[in-house]
Amino acid sequence: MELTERKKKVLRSIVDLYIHNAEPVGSKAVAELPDMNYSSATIRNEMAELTAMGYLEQPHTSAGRVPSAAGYRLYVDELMSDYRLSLDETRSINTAIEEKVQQVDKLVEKVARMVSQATSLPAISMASRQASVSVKRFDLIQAGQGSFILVVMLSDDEVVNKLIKLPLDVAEEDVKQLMTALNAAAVGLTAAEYSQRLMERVMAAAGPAASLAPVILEFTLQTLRRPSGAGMVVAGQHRLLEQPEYRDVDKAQRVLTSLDEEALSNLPALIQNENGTQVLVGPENVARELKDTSVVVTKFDIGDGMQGMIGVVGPTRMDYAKVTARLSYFAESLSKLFSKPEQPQLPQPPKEEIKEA
Amino acid sequence: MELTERKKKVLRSIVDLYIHNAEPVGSKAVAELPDMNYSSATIRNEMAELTAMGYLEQPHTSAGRVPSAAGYRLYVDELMSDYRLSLDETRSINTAIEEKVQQVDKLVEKVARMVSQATSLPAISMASRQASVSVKRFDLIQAGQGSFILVVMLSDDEVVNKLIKLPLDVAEEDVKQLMTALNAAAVGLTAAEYSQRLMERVMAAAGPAASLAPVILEFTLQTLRRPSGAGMVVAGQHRLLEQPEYRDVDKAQRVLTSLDEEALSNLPALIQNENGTQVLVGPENVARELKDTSVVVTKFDIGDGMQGMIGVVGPTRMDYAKVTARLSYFAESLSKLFSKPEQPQLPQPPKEEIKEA
DNA sequence: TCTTAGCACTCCTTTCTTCTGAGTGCTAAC
DNA sequence: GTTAGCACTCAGAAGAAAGGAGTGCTAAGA
Repeated sequence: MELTERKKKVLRSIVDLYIHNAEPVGSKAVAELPDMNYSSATIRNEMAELTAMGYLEQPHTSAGRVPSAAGYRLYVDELMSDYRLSLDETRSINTAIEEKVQQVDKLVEKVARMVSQATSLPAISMASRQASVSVKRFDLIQAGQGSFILVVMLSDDEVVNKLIKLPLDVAEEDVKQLMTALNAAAVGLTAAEYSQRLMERVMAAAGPAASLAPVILEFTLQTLRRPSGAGMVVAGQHRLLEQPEYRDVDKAQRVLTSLDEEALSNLPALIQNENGTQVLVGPENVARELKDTSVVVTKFDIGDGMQGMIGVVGPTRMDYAKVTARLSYFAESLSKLFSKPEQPQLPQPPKEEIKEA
Repeated sequence: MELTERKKKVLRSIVDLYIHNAEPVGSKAVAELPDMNYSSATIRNEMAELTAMGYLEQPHTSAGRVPSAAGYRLYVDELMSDYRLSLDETRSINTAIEEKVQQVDKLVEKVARMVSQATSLPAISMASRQASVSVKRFDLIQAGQGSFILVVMLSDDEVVNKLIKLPLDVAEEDVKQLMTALNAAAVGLTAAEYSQRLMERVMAAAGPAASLAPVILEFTLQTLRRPSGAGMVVAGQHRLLEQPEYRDVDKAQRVLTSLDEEALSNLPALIQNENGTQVLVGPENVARELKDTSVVVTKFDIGDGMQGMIGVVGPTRMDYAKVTARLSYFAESLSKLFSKPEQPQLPQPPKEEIKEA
């Protein structure tokens, strides 16, 4: 059986209708569409064949048709018409991004919230540090008796710090010696290259303040190992309950629970090599618990070896065109935001104001 | 009408039963309780009076009784028996806390997850910086051409940093001068005390690197103003759906949505002056949307002016005894954890190991 | 005076039945 | 190749009946 143009048109119409009404689509509804110049009987025949071909399913004999996973797949890959974001939409996404992204460490969470709001679906977001990240420099600030601030700058320009309190009294030159040792031995190493050997080397060269070294190295290793940001963040879970397919609490619970348990944690690996926006329809999904849901994800660049990922989770019947459009736009805007050299984005008091005060 | 001992006993039994079965309690069920030496008819009379007094409610004529908000209130305040944590419970809470709390900035989120898991309910958690917090010291590390790491240590010992990139070439002594100016002028000031005057003063004394000052001060002010941590975090939302009262998706959605929208954001203010664990039963609640749910919250100390808050949200029919017990234990353990001077909690490689390697 | 057995009554819940109508597949005519 | 017509299917709504948990009240017993 061949997938004629007319069949495709019928299929597209059915998916479109189903996406918007969440109810099985009958031949009559399709036949009545403005640009469908065939009778319901003709459509019926086409639908029967589309069903035989596996693109449609019938909940029961006397119901209309519903797209199958294969149907959605075809729809996403070939049939769906581009959704053009309205000016309002782009504008609201832009202001959302510009208003909210000021603190980089909260970025991931905020992005998730924004995406969820923009799509009316639960959203996921994460930023991952690449395995190639290493330490660019160590600094240790002595901040009082037995109190030290460790500042580690990574090769991706993220800066992390840790307050270390140890009942330890070291002179300034001891701190310097330790730093020299650290910066000599441990800079440029990726997590994989940390070893006991390194520890030994640092300990040997560190001098009087050596007892700080294990704490510092352990912290650094942990930092390098863990993905930056808060790992994966999920936001707007409650929006799942707006979807008619999740009026069934058990279904909803299964999905929400698996989201909470990071069922999607292998998503990044999966999409690593893909480019652009990815759509995972139901059964194609990473986690078995999500086989009745679809996931749409896309990546964005944070610059310098950092990558971000945003996505949404929703019923297989989701408005793929709209969701992918919004998601892609989000990703582009974020990438753009990060590609500009970081401005002092803060409302910098202009000089005049200062003179006035 | 007087609230006799027997009435209290009946009320307690009813609340206990209702908490565990989530179904209206009939006189027979109460009468059959082991230490209830009265017939169902007697209980029936008591129940009728408890209803008249407002402690019980009747969903409909031929149903059993359900506690009213006033009934829960009385139960929580006077009737419920202490729940003794089992050794297993305390142990699992302890290991959870010790394993997970290593990174202070992720603390809030992790605590929320732990609490949610320990109580099988959605949990909230937040840490707030007191208004009295000020800056203890500024440090600026020059990290390459036009690249500076600002490190700000607050009076509550939290350390925050920011990478500043400005096309600016300054000598080391210029940085020193700026830091001297900052540490002279802006240390010890609370957010409220920041002013244009301060800015002027710093600018005047800052020397060649003065153009960094506005960025630094703006960032500092923002830091002082915002509550530390991620504001309020909600975790384990999906657990709400386990509760039979939220089989109704609309109900569940209302609650989850309001949680997401920080309907509880004025909780901290509300409990500020209270001590110990607080129970807010249904209508007593902060947010109108939560009038059918109860909130149990408690505070813990992070030390040095920081306070944490943890709580759970659940149906008015929740196991108050168990929940408050676990929550209190959590709070205590966390307070204890923070009151000890910070140990290098990290699995410090003992010296022998190093020699072996 | 307090307690309890007994009983009529209420009304929610469950189960069964019937009915309705949307949608189908097939056939025959255009 | 397309379409009108028609018998057929079947989920879901609507209605009716039965079941049963629980009540309030009364009157008898301790």
